[in-house]
Amino acid sequence: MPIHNLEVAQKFNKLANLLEIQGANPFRIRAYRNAARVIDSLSKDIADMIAEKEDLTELPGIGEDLAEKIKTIIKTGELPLLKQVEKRIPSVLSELLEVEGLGPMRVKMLYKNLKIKSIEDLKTAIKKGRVRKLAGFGEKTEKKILQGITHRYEYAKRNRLADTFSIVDSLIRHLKRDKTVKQVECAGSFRRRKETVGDLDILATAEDGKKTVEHFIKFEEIAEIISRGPTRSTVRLRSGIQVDLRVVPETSYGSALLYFTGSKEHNIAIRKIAVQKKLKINEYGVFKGKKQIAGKTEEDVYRQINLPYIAPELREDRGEIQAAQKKQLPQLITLESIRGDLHCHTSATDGNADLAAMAKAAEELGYTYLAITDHSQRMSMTHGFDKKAILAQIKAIDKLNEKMKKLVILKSIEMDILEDGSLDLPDEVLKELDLTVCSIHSKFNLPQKKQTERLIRAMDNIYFTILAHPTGRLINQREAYAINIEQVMQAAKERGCILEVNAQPDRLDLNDIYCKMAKEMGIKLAINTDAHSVSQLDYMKFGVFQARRGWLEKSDVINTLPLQALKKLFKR
DNA sequence: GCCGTTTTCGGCCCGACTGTTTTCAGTCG
Repeated sequence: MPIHNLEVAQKFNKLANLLEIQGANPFRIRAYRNAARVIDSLSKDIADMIAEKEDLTELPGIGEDLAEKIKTIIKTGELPLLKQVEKRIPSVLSELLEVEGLGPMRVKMLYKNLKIKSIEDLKTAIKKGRVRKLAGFGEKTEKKILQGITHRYEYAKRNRLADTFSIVDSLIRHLKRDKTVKQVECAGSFRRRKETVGDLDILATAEDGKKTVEHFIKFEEIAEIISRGPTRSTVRLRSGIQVDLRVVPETSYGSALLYFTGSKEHNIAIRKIAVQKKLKINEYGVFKGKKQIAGKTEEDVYRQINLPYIAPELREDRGEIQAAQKKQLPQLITLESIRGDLHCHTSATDGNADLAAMAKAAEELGYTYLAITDHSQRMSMTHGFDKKAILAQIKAIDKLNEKMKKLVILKSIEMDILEDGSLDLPDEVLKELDLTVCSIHSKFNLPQKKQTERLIRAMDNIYFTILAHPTGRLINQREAYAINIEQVMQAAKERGCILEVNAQPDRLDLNDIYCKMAKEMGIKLAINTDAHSVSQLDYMKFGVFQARRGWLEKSDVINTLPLQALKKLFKR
């Protein structure tokens, strides 16, 4: 049974939590958390790295000790130190740290004095009024903890990025109604375009922060005001989303934006560089001694530590700072460079607009090509195409293409990959198409080896062009099916197959880490909407966001090419 | 526990708000 990166990361995180409750050296705790994060965002299985005798201490934040611990976990599935610590601090205490308002000190107090181990214990103790009697606790703290327990279940899920766009829009419009507010922007993971967003972090500049906060808390969607001070406030909206507002003077806007955009890890890394240069960076600016020397724009702040501007999507401390120092940052792809969409459906199968409507909409977006990719026969519930139906659609497209002025409709199909890796329609039909978009819609639970072989065998077919939603995951709903992603990518590279970045808000598949991995392996990608309606063609921006987070440039993405160059790529 | 243009020891990012205190610890981002 192979041990996955996630499990190694979870063990380190748990150990960090327990050590924190125990009162260990905070920097040692940070080292474990940092290692967990680094391992979790690796594009490669750490077990494979060990098998290939790679030096784990080359990884940032991994030294001799942690490298040994990782090897032990991979070999035995256990972390002896964690077992040892669990003897003194029950493992379940880790879960108490997830409650809003509870940190390591309070969890320790609750355990030592009241023997509280679980959330259930905690609820009972609060009901009996025992918690408020502890030193440092009071009635209000008790109430807050109780609320934290409720919120833990209600608001545990992070929101899909696309779902937060309209909320952010109404928040910003509300703040702008206050005429003393000058600049407003939503920072945080929203600005980094992370596929899911937890809290919303709003930054504003104004002369009088107190007045701005007063205006902010009048926002009609607010359910609860959690805190309010002269420069910041935290509220919870009726939708459950927490919003943090921060107000700073204009001279600090850049450094505050940087700080509030994060990621936390990116901030720590750049503040460290500042310390080396005898400077201090905080949300108010860059300081030399007590004197502010920069802070109005993000560019100013980066310049002070000899770095070029780093796009928000890259700010994860996953190598962007090192790349910036070497002047090797990618020129990230933009929405404007997309020339067409290579995956969409019509009402002939499960879409809700017909061929002409989809083509017209794509033309209005300024596209020069659009591939129509209705389902194949295996997808019977969508009225998937058999041989006769696809030949009829080819005819219809030929006819419509004669009338189109600026747009060429490409003939294609979303071909089901069957359990044995064969394709759902014979080659004699596939050769009539410009390209194929192939994907898995059944048998998600095959063992990893079989699922990997299934995909590779499908790619053996010379009419296979694009692997659509390559991992099959659905955000907050379904895990990816088990495949060896490195082997699949290697096979795609050898056969000249393209991988998709599917822009549907609940797919965003490939994810950011796999995008970067594909790019590093020299594989080309296509960003497609998989639109089932005219309006869904606008999902393209979400695909581009994910691609940017995956360091993709225009040259990595095939649907930035002019039609002639694109067609050459389709020929294998 | 990691790390090194202050290099094998001694540092490790920085500040706001709340509640329980009566000057600050704890938590959060």
